Amino acid sequence: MNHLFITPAARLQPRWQAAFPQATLAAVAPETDRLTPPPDIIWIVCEGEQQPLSAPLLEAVTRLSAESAVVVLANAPQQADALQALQAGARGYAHALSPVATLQQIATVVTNAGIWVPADLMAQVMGHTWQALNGEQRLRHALLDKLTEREREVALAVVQGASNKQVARTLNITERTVKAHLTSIFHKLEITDRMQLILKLADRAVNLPLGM
Amino acid sequence: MNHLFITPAARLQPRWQAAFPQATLAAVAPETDRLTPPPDIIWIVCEGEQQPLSAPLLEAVTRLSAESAVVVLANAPQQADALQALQAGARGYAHALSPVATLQQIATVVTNAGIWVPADLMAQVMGHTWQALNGEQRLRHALLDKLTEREREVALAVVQGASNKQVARTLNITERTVKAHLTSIFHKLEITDRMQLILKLADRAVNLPLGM
DNA sequence: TTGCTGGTTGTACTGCAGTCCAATATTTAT
DNA sequence: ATAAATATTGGACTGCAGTACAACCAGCAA
Repeated sequence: MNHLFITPAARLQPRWQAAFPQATLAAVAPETDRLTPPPDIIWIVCEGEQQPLSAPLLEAVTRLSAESAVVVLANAPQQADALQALQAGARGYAHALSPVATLQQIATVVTNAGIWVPADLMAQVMGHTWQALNGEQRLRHALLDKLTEREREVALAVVQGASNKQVARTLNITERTVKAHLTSIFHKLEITDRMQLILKLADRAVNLPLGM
Repeated sequence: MNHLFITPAARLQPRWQAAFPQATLAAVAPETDRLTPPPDIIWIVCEGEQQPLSAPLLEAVTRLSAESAVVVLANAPQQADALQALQAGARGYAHALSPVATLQQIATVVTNAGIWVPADLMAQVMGHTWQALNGEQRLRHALLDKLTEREREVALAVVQGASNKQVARTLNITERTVKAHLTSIFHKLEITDRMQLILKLADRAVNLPLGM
């Protein structure tokens, strides 16, 4: 197994040395075609505190991940960085101070077509999708189930931004009929206008908290 | 290493026996405090076809995951079930017929504070979160950045369903002024009315494809 | 048969949304 | 210092949204 550590530090950390005795070291990311043979795993170490994953490092991940499995080691792990790294092609993201056993574990997983992700990130991401897939979608279904077939068609059209006239044309009915259906919809869902309908179905709380 | 399999079956499958010769078996989930010491890994086996992850099993996952690492093995794996299991605290989810090597691999990952997730689920989930965190949120920011401070305030209020009159009251300006800001907003974002504003900012494509 | 639900349409009315044409004051950039 | 951008408001106008009050028809259950 062929390991290459990329880090500005002068020497390999004892931890890494212990995990992979035959590991080599480089100060900066080398050209891809210079590596013959390409290492099995390239470990890229982020030292920074604020912005661990700098642009050049991200670029290195993208470039190197074509030939080798890339794992990013961060001194100050951040979930946003992890996602960015994985998006760029990294096969793993972990704390730089992970114990030897974990490092070896990561190596095994990564070389076996696996992806190694920190548990907390995984939990958050999983929770997120679970919410997205179930929470909101089930809510929407519960609401739509209160409506008749025709009302559902009208509601779905309106929720996509259609005007009464447009809905009328696509459903081949009068604008007046569309209004009738809408009035019924509003009553059933206990709302007052199409804007609230959009906010209920297209919903998802317009949150701009930024960052994760 | 201490393994406990929970399954309605009378005996351990040969596969499991081979992977963990010292594994024990239980028909139902035991009380947590009866287990001294708690097993390192508890494998919960789902036999059902339609609804593999029944409510009592989920409850067992939640309860047992406090003491031991819990891995759910499904005869008919489903992504929704996997999400639910992980949400409940499971540390892994895999096919019940996974080969011996994989089972052992799972055991190692799970005992090293890792989480084992099927590759396809991982791919879908990662893509989803990335979209949610970057794609849309950055889009929203890009849009909001085109607006002036005051316009942003108006836009954010409108996007939450406020009428012009309401916005006027909360910002202490005339309804006429709100209209002026809105006209400017519409031009800048190249839209025609407040509904499209909601769909652009609250966005997220009202998709009801159902199922995963 | 009768009653109920769902789908359809009509007329008339109220009110909000959005635009056009201005106008004024403040701030910022050149 | 002059121009440009931003914030503010007025009046008048068009048009869509939504409601009230009704009416007709088809299918279905009691």
